[in-house]
Amino acid sequence: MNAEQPQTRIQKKNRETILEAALEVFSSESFRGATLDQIALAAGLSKPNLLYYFPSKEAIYTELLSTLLDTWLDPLRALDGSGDPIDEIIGYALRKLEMSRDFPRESRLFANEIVQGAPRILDQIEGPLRTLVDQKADLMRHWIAEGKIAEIDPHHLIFSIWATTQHYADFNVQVRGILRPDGDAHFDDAAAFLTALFRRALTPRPD
Amino acid sequence: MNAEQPQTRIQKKNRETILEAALEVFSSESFRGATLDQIALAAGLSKPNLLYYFPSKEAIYTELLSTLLDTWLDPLRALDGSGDPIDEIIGYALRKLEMSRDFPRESRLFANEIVQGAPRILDQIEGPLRTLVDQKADLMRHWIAEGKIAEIDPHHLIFSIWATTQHYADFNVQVRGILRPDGDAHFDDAAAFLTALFRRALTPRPD
Amino acid sequence: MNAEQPQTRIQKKNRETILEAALEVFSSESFRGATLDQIALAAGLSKPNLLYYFPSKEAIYTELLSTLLDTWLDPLRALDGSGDPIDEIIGYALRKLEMSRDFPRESRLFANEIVQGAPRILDQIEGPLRTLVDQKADLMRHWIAEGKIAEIDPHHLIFSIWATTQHYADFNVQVRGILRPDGDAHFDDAAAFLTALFRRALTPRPD
Amino acid sequence: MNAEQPQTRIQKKNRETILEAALEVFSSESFRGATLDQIALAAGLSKPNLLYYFPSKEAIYTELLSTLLDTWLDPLRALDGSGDPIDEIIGYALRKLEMSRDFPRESRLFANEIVQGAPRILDQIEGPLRTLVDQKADLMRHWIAEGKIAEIDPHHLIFSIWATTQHYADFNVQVRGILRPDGDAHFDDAAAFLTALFRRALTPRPD
DNA sequence: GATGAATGAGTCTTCATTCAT
DNA sequence: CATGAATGAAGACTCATTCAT
Repeated sequence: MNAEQPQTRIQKKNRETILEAALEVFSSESFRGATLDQIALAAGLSKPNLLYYFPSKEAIYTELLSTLLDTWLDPLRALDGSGDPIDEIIGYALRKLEMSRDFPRESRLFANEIVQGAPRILDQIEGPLRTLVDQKADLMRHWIAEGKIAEIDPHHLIFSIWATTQHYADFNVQVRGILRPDGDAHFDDAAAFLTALFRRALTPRPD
Repeated sequence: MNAEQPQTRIQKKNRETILEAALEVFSSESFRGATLDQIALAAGLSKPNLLYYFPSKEAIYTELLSTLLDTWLDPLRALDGSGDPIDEIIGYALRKLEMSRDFPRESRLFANEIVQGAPRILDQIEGPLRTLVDQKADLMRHWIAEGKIAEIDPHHLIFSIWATTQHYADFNVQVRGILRPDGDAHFDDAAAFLTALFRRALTPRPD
Repeated sequence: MNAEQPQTRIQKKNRETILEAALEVFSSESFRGATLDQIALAAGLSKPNLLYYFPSKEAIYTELLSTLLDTWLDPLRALDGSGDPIDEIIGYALRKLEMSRDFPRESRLFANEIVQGAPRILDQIEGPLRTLVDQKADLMRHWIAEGKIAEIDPHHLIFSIWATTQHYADFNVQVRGILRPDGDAHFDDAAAFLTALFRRALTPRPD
Repeated sequence: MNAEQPQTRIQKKNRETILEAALEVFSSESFRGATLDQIALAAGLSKPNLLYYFPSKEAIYTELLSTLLDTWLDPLRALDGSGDPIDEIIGYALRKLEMSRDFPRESRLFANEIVQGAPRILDQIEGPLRTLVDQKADLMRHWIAEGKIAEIDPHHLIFSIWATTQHYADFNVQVRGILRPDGDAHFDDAAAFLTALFRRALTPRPD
């Protein structure tokens, strides 16, 4: 999806520096709100030098999005039929929660993009992401049919996992404003809560 | 919270027109991304006329935020001890879900603001909102003590309700990109899903 | 081809001021070479104010071209069968020469544009201009058939009139560098020369 | 006119490559419009390498102009008293016409420069060129005195030859837009036309 | 000789805000 | 009340030129 040409060491390093700085800036300001000056400052490079490595502000942003999107979906891809279904799903939720703790900027980058209508990754959503989600929903439907998990709408289950976990990254300031936690301490409580929430939701009941 | 002077009918109407237009624009573009031109166009007024009613772009935005925040929290305020605890909580979730369906712009306005660090409503969050949430958490802790709902962290429960319901407004394009729903049809499924999710989570179990 | 909206007096005046300044600048610097700063300075307006009246530098330039092109071709349109053919053609040449003397900037504006490949008026050339020229060439062919002017290629005759007359505007500095004329004195010599040149070329001979 | 240092073969070749590329670019974009990137691309060299061979963009341009100006005037220098005066002059015109066909970029390079006020070759025009033209005008005046050509203003005759012949290079797109010729076919018609035009203009008449 | 890297000085354009009427 | 006119400040992007290797 990018950068075919061979790169020198300096190029590689500077491109990474720029993308790191861009992540910092774009995740807290939206695309329109971010300025090249901010990114240049964060990267410790001059503004024209930024544009020596990337053709435009837009190019930096889309490169960032497409680079991250791929790894962003890895946890969902890893969800498969190899283990206990309930453990698998809860494990997925906990992995997502860890990502909200460890990579909140990435989460907010996508949140910003999607809240504003996903003008630059709608294709990715309607294509690859949709396909992936449908696949995993099918897998869950199998589990339901086999009686291994409760009967529950798989798509909305996935949405609820995304929503509840990413909330701790995207609405970070709100969570902190209310809980006033000590560092990341509240993430353990969140993990316990989500584990309980989804275990109860997924455990089949005799009726 | 504002506008102390007496207002003529025209003034009142125009202020409302402007705020409605501002909601439209600010909710899909962030504060920095929105322009007075867009708002003026949406309001059908001239740009200087906007600034006759509000001192600045910032003033329009903050007025909008504070006006809406109040009504935005009404459903939570309405949560009280008068009914069956589980029904109360699920009712709250469903009311929030309705708001995501009927007032998605308001939801996205706050989402944008908070994702970007809530630079203009942090005070509201750390003050009134925090107090309100703590109150309701106390209420829930009572219910838990009385054995009326399962033992579950009240704060994270509230977060999970916010997250799962607002998701349908804030991440609207993603939900639609994946489900390709017919109009708002998927909201019924979401309601059923969330009802089940929270009922199971809240129903006390014998151990 | 432009400006449909009603204009206030100030708008009209300022648009004209800008176009006049733009003519001054674009005729001596090419499109790329001209800057909005130069035009703004020449117009006595601020740079953003220029862009209040015209959406872009390009818009100023194309408005100028299309406004002028029309009147620029008037002399050729006026060439008709009403008078003595030879007098008509020589009259046309002399009128063009006058225009080179009185409106050299307009001539150079088109010269610049065409020398650089006419990127913005090629359509006008291949459409309306071509049609007009073909019409007048037909008229001349009639005159030839009637024995009223010598047998000569009408298209190349028109080219030679354009070339010899516009030369005094477009290559003005060269002409002046060589002749070192007193003011516009050399235009009379040019008129006499061209009159003789074309009279001899057009007068039918007995063979 | 430049380059005093001894040059290696590579240097010579590269300088020529650069000048050839510069001719290509400068003749269709004006000085300001052309970029070193375009020239570097056309030359197949890196931008800094260009500036290894020439001190600046300006230096490339002026070198090009002065190198070409010399050979550009050769046809006029060749005009002398050795043959039949009318044939000499017509021959000169036809040679100029050939140059417009075979070296249109050189013609447009000078056209661009002169239309824009000849900021870089005014000295050449007012010095050597003026002297040369005056010389040839004297020669023609001799011919007129001897009754060998018609009484006609020599300077304006020279201008008209330049104008009519260079027109086919400088206004190439216009000529082609109107005639829609097959390749260079129209140059033969132009040659015939100009031969007739100048023969009639120059042939002495009995009155 | 050659080139990747870097930048200061522009250049067009946008936009919130002010002014005058 | 309302708006046409105007602008300072900022922002994205360009480009000739320099530097270091």
